[in-house]
Amino acid sequence: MVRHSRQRDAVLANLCSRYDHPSAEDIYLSLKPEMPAISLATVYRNLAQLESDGKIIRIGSGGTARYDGNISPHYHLSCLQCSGVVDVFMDDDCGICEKAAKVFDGTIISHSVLFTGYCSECSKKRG
Amino acid sequence: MVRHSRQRDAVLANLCSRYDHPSAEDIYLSLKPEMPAISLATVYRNLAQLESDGKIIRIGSGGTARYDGNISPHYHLSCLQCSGVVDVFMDDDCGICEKAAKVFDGTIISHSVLFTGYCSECSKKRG
DNA sequence: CTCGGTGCAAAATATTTGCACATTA
DNA sequence: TAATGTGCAAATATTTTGCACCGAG
Repeated sequence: MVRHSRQRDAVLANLCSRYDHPSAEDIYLSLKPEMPAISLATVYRNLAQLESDGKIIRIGSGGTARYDGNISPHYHLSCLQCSGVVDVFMDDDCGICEKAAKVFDGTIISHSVLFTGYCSECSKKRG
Repeated sequence: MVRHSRQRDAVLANLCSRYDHPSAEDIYLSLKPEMPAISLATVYRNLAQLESDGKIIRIGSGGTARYDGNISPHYHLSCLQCSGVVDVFMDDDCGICEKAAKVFDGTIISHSVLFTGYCSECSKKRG
């Protein structure tokens, strides 16, 4: 049985209100002012819970895990210059799961795509 | 200037000879018998070097990084049951980079796809 | 000979866990 | 009140770094 908790609500609300795909620590630091007693362990525990409930997405962008409160299907790009992760929305996902299902001898449930390159701002700076 | 080293050759050879997408420590343990003095730090340093040389691929499958010596374009699936990572070869990548380039206001260099589901063996076991 | 590479140990990160206490249903 | 959640500190990974020595070119 999953109960309500102020901390979990706060973690989810914080994540859904921002678009920078924060790490657990980013969220922790962001919540600290309004909730001084919250601990990093609680943030980790709640992120894991929310993820397994399908309410948030974990982006395994290499080292530190980052999270996304937007669970509508979309992809991400990890910027080689600023190390940020930005959204890539595609109207058409190319039916990639269906195509993979035809050639893969197992069960495909979902997929994630991580592009590598430069985000809009860094792209402009680089000319 | 990059020099030759027995250790780097061994790391690359080990990675290319297996298809289980090992972690740095897996490789370290696998090399230990034939090269008792090798250190885990050296494996990490060489994996980073080989990756930036484009000779191997790092798979950010969540927590621990895993590596792949097969640099031909292909995708991966992370098995929810056995936690293994297996290859998913697709003849047609759906032109996903091109499609993304049309809607994304930045620069896309490459992409990786990680499917989630059950590998062939675990799929069969689950019926 | 001169740098890059290595091994080792220690440091830096990132995440998880045990436990006593607080909180929710 | 029964069970889940929390805070704190300690334990676990996981990966990186400083440094003296080794080895390839």
